[in-house]
Amino acid sequence: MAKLSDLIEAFIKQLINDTDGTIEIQRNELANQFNCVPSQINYVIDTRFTTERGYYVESRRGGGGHIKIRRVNIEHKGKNFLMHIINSIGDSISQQSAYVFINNFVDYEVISEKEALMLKAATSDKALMAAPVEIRGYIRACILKNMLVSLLV
Amino acid sequence: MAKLSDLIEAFIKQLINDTDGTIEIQRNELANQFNCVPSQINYVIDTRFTTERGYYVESRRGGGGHIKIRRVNIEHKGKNFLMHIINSIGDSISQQSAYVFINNFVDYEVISEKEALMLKAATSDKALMAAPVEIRGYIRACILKNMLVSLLV
DNA sequence: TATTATTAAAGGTCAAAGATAGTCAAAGTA
DNA sequence: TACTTTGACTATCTTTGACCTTTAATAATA
Repeated sequence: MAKLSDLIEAFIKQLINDTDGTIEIQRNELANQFNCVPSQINYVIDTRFTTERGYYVESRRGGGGHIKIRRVNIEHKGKNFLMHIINSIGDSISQQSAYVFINNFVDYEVISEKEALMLKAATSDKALMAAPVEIRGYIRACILKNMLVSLLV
Repeated sequence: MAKLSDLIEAFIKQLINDTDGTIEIQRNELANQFNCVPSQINYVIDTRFTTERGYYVESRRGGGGHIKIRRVNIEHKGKNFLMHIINSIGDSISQQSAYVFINNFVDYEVISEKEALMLKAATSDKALMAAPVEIRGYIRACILKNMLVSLLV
């Protein structure tokens, strides 16, 4: 028996293919279709629809809540480059390293000056001041990847 | 009844667009149109048409009472407007509130869709996953302000 | 007529109930 | 060991309703 998570993954990918790259699902409904607990949907999303794999995920709780999954376009050569970078960023990264990446993107004309400014603003030590030093790098890496993927949308 | 509040919000915004920026509604009548309790109209107004988001709301009770919503005109002062918003953001903010702010910037054409997506990517719960829940709001507020300031450059 | 009391017609508040999604770690499996 | 499945508990957002306040219109009174 194929693993449930794989089936769910395939199902979601099919959905995305059937549309133009963006879908909106309801966690409970989907869990129901697959006869599994709702949190398994989170597991699938967390392990298969990551920024590293080129997906951008948003969600909302409460009445009318939903999970939105977008597959970004990585066909373009510049974009492909970004995808590689995203994959090469580890779980944690210093401000300095992040800035080096960002400056490189500008040099290679993958992003604009303005976008670079925004990226730096979001990943600076100053912006992350409220976070304990030990975890700043992790948060920064996550933010950086998320933003880069958003540029591919 | 999914996303009723969103429908009401959209309806009101449409009304505002159709006029010159000021509308006058009757709470009960509107609630009737949407088949909801009157207080839901308050909920929508309280969460989506606040001062910080660029709306000015007045109301009057009693016979002939009404709610007047005015969209603040910021055409001549995009940067001042941003500055004002930055100052109105507290030390901590939820993802939802941040997104409402961001969506409003787009409405007001203070930022582009692409910039909005970057802002959302950087301030989402997903991006801040690595941070303890208790301090996420603080980090988010800081990032948001920093990024907005970067847009002023 | 002018003033005051009453009533009806709005809108406001707040908290409980409902509807989703997220987290985390234990248990299961390959 | 690494990945998957479960479920109890948590966080967030929306909907609903009971009760409160304000104001205009009207009736009653001096």
